[in-house]
Amino acid sequence: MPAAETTDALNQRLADSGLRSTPQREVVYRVLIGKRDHPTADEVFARVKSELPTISLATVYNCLETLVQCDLVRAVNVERGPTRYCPNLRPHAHFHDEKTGRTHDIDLPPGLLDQVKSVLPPGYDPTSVEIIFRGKATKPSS
Amino acid sequence: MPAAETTDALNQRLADSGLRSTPQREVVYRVLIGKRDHPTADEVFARVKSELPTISLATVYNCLETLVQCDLVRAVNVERGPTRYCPNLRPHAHFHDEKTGRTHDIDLPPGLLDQVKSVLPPGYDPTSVEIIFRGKATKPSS
DNA sequence: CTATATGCAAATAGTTTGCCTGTTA
DNA sequence: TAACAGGCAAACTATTTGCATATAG
Repeated sequence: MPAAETTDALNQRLADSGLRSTPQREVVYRVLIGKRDHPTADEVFARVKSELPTISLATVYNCLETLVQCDLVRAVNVERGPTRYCPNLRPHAHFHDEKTGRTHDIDLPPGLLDQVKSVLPPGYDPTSVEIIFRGKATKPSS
Repeated sequence: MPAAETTDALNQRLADSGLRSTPQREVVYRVLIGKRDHPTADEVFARVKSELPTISLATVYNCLETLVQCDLVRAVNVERGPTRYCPNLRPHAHFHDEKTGRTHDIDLPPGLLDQVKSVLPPGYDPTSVEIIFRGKATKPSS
């Protein structure tokens, strides 16, 4: 995916929400897309600084929150501790490797989320479903 | 369930893990069992204090962590913010009502968790699966 | 031009730690 | 009577806020 394309997608979403395009938002988003290892705000901050040395941590928090509002990024809390950010828009679950502390994306087959939702009694109207596995991954990485 | 019974269960688990039975651990556990509304550590602290006025917040954190280690209680992070505690040992999911901020337990049919686990590619060995729904609940409560 | 976003520093919330004292088995 | 647990205060981490300045549309 060319850089221009993801930037266009971002600008589109920002415009749709009446928000402005800024260099900070663009770089934060590109950093997330570029390395999808579920970084914390601090980690995003470190990566963005190399490209935008004057950015502040507070701005990184603001940009991340903006991206979450635009539905371009999901905030993930697999464990107590800092929130992590995930730009994967496909329906997927998370596998938290308790050995390494890393979180892997697990693609879900079509229909699985609907199947899971079907366990809800009437009166519960879900807008989202999150599935988190925890355990050991013997797979190399992701 | 009589109080003595849950205390016995607690003492059993503590003994199994080589841990001691203390009044603080008992009261923290009984408070969780008594009102299963997924309280935060602070909320547990407030409830326990009425029975054990000299308990400290640090001890409440310690007791909760102990109960989690003994598998009598699950720590739950449905949203950014304080960890919440759940003494429900049945296989269940959580429904987080975004209107009220409350979390409801949703019992799961037998086999559902295995079915969900079956989406994992080889190499992923889960010890637990967590399912979190978010949305609106029109149901009265729980 | 002006509403919105950034940068900085201080404030806050949640949790953990160190250390000394008390209690349990 | 040891090893373990509790109490207290301070430290720490993650995040939010207030406010002055800069910038995008």
